[in-house]
Amino acid sequence: MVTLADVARRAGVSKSTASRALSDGRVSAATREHVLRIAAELHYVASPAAVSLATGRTGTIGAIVPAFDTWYTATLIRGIAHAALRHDFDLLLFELGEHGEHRDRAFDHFRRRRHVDAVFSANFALTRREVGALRDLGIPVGAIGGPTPGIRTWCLDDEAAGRLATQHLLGRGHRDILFAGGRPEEPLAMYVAEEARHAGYLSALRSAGLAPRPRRALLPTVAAAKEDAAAAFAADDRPRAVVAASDEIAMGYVLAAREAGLSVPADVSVVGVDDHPHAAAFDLTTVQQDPAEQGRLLIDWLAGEIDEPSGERQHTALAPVLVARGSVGPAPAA
Amino acid sequence: MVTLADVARRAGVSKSTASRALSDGRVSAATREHVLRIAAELHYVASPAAVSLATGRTGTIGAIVPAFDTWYTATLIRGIAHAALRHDFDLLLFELGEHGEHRDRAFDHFRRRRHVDAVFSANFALTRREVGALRDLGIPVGAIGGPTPGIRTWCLDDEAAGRLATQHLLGRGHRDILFAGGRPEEPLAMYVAEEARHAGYLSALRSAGLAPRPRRALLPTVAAAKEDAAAAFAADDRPRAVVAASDEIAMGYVLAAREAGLSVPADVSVVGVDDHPHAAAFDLTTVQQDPAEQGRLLIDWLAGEIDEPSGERQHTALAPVLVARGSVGPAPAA
DNA sequence: CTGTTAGCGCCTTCAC
DNA sequence: GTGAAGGCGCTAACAG
Repeated sequence: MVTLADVARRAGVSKSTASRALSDGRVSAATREHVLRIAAELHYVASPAAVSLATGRTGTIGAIVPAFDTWYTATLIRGIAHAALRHDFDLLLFELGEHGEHRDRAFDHFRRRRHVDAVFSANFALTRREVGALRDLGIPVGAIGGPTPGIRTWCLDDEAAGRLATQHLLGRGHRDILFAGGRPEEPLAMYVAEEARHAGYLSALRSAGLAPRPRRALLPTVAAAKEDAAAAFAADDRPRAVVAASDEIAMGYVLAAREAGLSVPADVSVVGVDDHPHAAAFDLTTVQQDPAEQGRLLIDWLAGEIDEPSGERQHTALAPVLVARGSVGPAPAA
Repeated sequence: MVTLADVARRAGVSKSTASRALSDGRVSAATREHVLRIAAELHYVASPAAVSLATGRTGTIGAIVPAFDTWYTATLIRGIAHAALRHDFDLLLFELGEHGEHRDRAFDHFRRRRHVDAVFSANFALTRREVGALRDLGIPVGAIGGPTPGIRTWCLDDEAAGRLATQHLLGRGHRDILFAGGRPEEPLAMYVAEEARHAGYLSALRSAGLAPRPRRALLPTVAAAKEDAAAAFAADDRPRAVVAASDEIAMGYVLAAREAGLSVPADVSVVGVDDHPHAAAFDLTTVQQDPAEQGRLLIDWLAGEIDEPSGERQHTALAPVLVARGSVGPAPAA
């Protein structure tokens, strides 16, 4: 393995001069160029371990995320990986496990090995204790999620998204609108997005002077939604308009409607949230968000913060955009 | 930060003794216990950078993967993250980009910073040159994918999967079976799985003395499949039985069938491959595979290989399992 | 601007 | 069984 010493010797300078030439340090232009050429010839690359030991910096960013096998998290990580690469940071992944079984371990992990220059969590609500654990790390911390005291955060303006979806149905004349989503207590009940979207739904109805239906509580999966929808459509007062907390839920409702012999949108209108890759094939009207872009914002900020901390802690709510497709029709004549 | 020196001083022993006590070294039982207690009290954790510099080991495993935002890759990574944690390895992620735009950079990246103890690629076919680049790293290398000379690999027995799916349709009396999948040339054309599944389909038909239909070539997404299926169903000799190269393709076909007024399975039978989380909601008969389990196998092997290299290079083909649901019916009377 | 000198924190011979 | 000393590769004062 070729070390700095090799480069220095071959270039006829001291290690420190070589080191300066390779980084920012003050060296004559001639020396710098010379050292750089030698280094290139020798394919020299600094040992990350040595650099880290000497500087305290690791060149990597840590991620704490729930199970990736959801469209949202996976797409977010894609954006993050891309942005990290652009800033020349490595990405270290810590997964909470399918049922959050490694959740406690995650925070301890980063506390013990201090091997990242910045950390972030994504897609689950941090407890106050966890926020404390992250802040104690003494490195920049960010999160993809709702407003969290003490941490810089980003996410879709979920309340606005719920409101937008609901208003879209109101605009087509619907007066009796159901909200589907928000899951029962369970170990991995980590999201608050569904709650916020429901709040937006309530707010839109309230402004219109309309009463909400009781919310359908369910896990945010196609399977759970389909099962729930089957029950909803079998009832006497079957819903004619549905705001789903996510596209996966919306898809479950669409599948169940068809199975019940109902037509979308003639018999039921459905709006989702996400603009999931499958949404178009379902001809689903939805409120769009772009997790990859959210990841980019996060990493860009963290990278800057590592260089010179600003101490910012505010929340950024990203504006929702409605994508109109064919799953919403006019309200049935009363 | 508490260092080994702190522990040693507090325990009244030398750094070397403390070091031995904390690792494997020969020390008296009493000393070991004492040092261990002190270390625990002080919440001592060895600096990864220092350990790495001294031993050459980094305690992390590198992953090279295509865009995660597919069910397969995301689930695989979940299994891998879990297994890595179990072996106390950190996971470093390198993403190839949505269109493979960082593909070249990936291999160079690991070559330069030698900061992982093992690497693997997943879910794309390595070129001969890339295989060489990985092997030159001088660390254990594995891959999730088809047989690759020089590398230990794992994946679903794709040919058997294609055969199994086809045989299932044959068993219900179908004689005219279409294969959908295998995409046209494009930057990210990295999978060979679809080809192997098609080979299995051909083999099953050949054994039955039947002729295949021309394959439907398309990108492996629900959207692309739905569009393709719409065309297929509009033709005069519309297919009555379809083997889809993946569940996403199968779902596209099911959605298109319904839109064309065809009933599944009365008018069309469809079999997929994967057992995607949405498959049940589509009542899709499919050939199952478990990416998370595949990831576990890979990491377990790599972890062992880091300890003591075996030099194994064979391929492991995982047996497919058919999951019968409702998307396959008997062949129409001739 | 450049070279010398110390470490960063740990492991590992080598003596004892 | 234990301690002392040296080195892993690099950066950061400190002199010159």
